[in-house]
Amino acid sequence: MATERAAARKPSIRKRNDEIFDAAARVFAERGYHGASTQDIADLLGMRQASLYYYFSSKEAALEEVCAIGAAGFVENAEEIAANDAGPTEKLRALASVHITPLAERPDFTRTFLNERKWLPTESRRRIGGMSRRIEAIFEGVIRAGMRQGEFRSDLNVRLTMFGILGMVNSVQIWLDRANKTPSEIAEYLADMAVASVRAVDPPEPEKNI
Amino acid sequence: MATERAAARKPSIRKRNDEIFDAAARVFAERGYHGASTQDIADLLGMRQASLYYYFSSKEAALEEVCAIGAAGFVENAEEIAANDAGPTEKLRALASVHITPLAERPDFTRTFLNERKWLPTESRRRIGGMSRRIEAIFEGVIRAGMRQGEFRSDLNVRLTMFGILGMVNSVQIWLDRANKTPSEIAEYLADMAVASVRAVDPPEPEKNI
DNA sequence: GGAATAATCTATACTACTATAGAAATAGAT
DNA sequence: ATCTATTTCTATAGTAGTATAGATTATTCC
Repeated sequence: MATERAAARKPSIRKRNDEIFDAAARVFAERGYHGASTQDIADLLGMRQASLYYYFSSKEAALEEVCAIGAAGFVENAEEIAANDAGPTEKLRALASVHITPLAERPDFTRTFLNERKWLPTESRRRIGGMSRRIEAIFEGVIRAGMRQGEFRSDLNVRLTMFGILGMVNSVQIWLDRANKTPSEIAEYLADMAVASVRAVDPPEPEKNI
Repeated sequence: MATERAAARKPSIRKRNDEIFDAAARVFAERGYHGASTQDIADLLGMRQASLYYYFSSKEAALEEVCAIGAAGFVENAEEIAANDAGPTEKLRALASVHITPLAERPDFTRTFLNERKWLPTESRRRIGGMSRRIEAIFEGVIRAGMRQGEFRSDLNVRLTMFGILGMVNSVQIWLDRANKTPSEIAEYLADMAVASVRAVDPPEPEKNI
């Protein structure tokens, strides 16, 4: 039993910490960073407002932490897909599709990342911004590959295409609740739209072996 | 001269009023509704904070006014296109394209409408929400028409398609400054993406006369 | 030029929010 | 059983924000 307790200690600390930031994420997502008070977060946890400062040093620090968790959800998924050996069409489809998952599963963190990171002070905004640029770069890489390999139209503007597709999939956070579709239905549908918007019009020469 | 003054009076009142709401829009767009103080607005105008209340009855009322102006820019453009007699493909292209115009020309108002209207109290949020739904309905109407007439794929989900395309064009407000393209280049490009994402794959039978 | 209207000002009540300091309570380790 | 580290608490300083009341200045009209 002593060993069990010992084993449980670290995870339990971890767990309380998670509860704090879950609550912060929820309040930030629902009321916006400036509309959220540390009192709101404390209320959700049933603790005193001042006690929160045991877990973070400032409201801004809490925002950065929540944003970092939110961004990580996107980055990890995207990195994994970028690394596999599927073709550009399938990679783009997968990128767009898995981008929906964090939006559906951790909406408080991802919405805070997407909508509230702009209120971070310069330093932390730069750190979080780096994760955004990583995601953008992965999309751009796949688009470029698709053009090179002839699966996508050759007259695409890589940057605008990336912005357009990311804008489309990110918008899910706004209307997910009104769509009356499951997250995976939405993911598949938007992934198809993304692919349709870039694919070459003339038949893409299936499986070229040189 | 008396007549000139008289003629100038109403417009001048109008003008000052516009300055007030221009400043409010700017501050709301830059700092977010909750991050914006009436003091910030007054500073921009070089007037005292309390004097603003001569022009609006509360900060919330100012937000509703700014949002209404922002939404109107979208609605008017969309209504006009919906009413003309172009085909669905051209209508969708035009809808997506002109949607960019207000985002580029009145960014403070449109960004406030898009990002801050959610903080309005229930009553005014409903009023502004009506304008959003009008825009959505116009997009849906054109998508439906395109399916009916065979220009668009017949397996589209009207609602998801509308959400996807609107999400894409609305996202311009976030990245316009980073795109290094003119608003009209962006407008044309995204309009093409939108059309590409819905067009029928098999040749769309040009000009059917029955 | 003087009355009436419009626009802005001063002063302030009231409320709310962040963050710090230090005390109290809780729980784990020996 | 007690020591120690962790966690939460009370109390509060300090700041900032919205909105109202009523005085004051500027403008228009005759």
